[in-house]
Amino acid sequence: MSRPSSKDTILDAAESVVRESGAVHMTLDAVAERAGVSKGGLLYNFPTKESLLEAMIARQVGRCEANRAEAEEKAGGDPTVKLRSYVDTALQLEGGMRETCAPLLAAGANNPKLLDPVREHYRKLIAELQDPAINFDDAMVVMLASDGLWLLEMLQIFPLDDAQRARLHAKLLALSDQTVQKRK
Amino acid sequence: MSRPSSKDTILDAAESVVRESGAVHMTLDAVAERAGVSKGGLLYNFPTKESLLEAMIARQVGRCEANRAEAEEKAGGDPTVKLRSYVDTALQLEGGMRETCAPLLAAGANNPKLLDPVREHYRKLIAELQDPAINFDDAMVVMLASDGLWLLEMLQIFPLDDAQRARLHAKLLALSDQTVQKRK
DNA sequence: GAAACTTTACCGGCTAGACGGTTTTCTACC
DNA sequence: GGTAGAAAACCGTCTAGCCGGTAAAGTTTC
Repeated sequence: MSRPSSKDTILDAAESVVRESGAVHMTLDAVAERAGVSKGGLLYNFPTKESLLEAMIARQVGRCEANRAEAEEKAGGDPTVKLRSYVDTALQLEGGMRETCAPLLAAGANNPKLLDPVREHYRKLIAELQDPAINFDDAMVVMLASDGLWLLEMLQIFPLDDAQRARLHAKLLALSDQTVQKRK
Repeated sequence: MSRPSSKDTILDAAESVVRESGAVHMTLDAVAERAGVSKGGLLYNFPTKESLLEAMIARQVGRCEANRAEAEEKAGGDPTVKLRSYVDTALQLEGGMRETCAPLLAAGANNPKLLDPVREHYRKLIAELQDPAINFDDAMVVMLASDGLWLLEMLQIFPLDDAQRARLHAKLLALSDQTVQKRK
C-alpha cells in the first residue's frame, strides 16, 4: 500500500459516475477519467469491471454496518437495539444515497454474485435476531417492512411526504420494541 | 388487427430471452430471432428497445392486477381482502416469475420511466387502502413487509425454507385481518 | 535493478437503430 | 366480384459508435 488511497480514489470516482449516469453507463473510461487515472491504471487496481462493482457494493454495505455499529454502541445491550438500528439505517437515505444505491441494486439484480456482501450482511443480522428474548417472526416483519420501504423509495415508486414518513418510522420503531415482550 | 397477436408473440419471446440471459443481454436481434420475426419487424412493433421494456413491465403489472382482481372477486366486499390479496400476490413467485422479474427490476432501477406502470399500480392500491374501516399505517406495514420479502427473494438474498416462509405468510395474513379492527 | 505502478495505443466484438425494399392486407371503385 | 392502388406489416443489411480488455513501453520506489 505505497499509494494508500489509489483504490479509494477510484471507488469515489466510480460512485460519482454512477450517481450521474447509472451503473449501466458507468464505463471504465469514464471512471478512469474522473479518477484522474488512465484506463490501464484503473484496470491494474480492478482487473475487471465486475471486480470494481463488487468493491463498490462491499463499500456501501460496509457503510451501513458502520452506521449500525455506531447506533448499537450508543445504546448498550438492549436486544431490540439491533432491530431499531436496522430500521433507522434502512430509512435514512441521505446525501445521494439513492442515486448511488439504485444503480448498484440494478447491477446486483443482473449479476447475483455482486450481492454476496449483502447476503453476508443479512446472514449476520438474522443470526443476531435469533435471540430468545426476541419474537423472531415479529422481528422479521419489521425488518422486511423496512426493506420494502427502502426499495420503494429507492425506485421512487411513491414519494411519502415527511409526515407520513415520520409516522411510519415511528410505527416501525414501536413494533421493534414490541418484539421483545411478546415471547410466547 | 389482422394479425392480432404479433405484439404478444414478441413480448413472449422477449420474456423468454430475459429469463435466460437477463435484461442486459436482451438484444433486439435475440428477441427478433426468438419471436420468429425479423429485426425490422420487431422495430416496427416496438420502435425502440425502451418501448419494448416498458411494454414488458406493463404486462407483468397487468398480470398482478388480474391476480388480485380474481382474488377479490372470490371474496366479496371485506375491506381486508385487498390487503390479503396483495400479500398473496407478492408472495407467490411461481413459474419463472423470479427470473423474469429480477431483470425487469434491474432495468427499472436504471431507467425510472420504465416503472411508470408500477407507480400507477401502487397509486391505485394506496387509494383503495384509504378506507375508514382500515388502519392505514398498519396496512402499510403489511404491504411494505410483503414487498420487502418479495425483494429479498427476488435478489436471492436469503432462501427461506418452506416452513419459515409459510409462517411468515400466515403472519402477514393475520396482520392483514387485524388492520380492520384496530381503528383508534 | 527489480517490482510495483502507470501510461498510451490499440483491437475485436457487440448492438441499437436506420434504411430501402418486399409482401400482405385493406379499401374503393367500376 | 374483380382489379387497382394505398396502407400496413415486415424483411435483411449496413453502420457508426461504444466498450471491455490487452499489450508493450515507460516511470517511480525501494
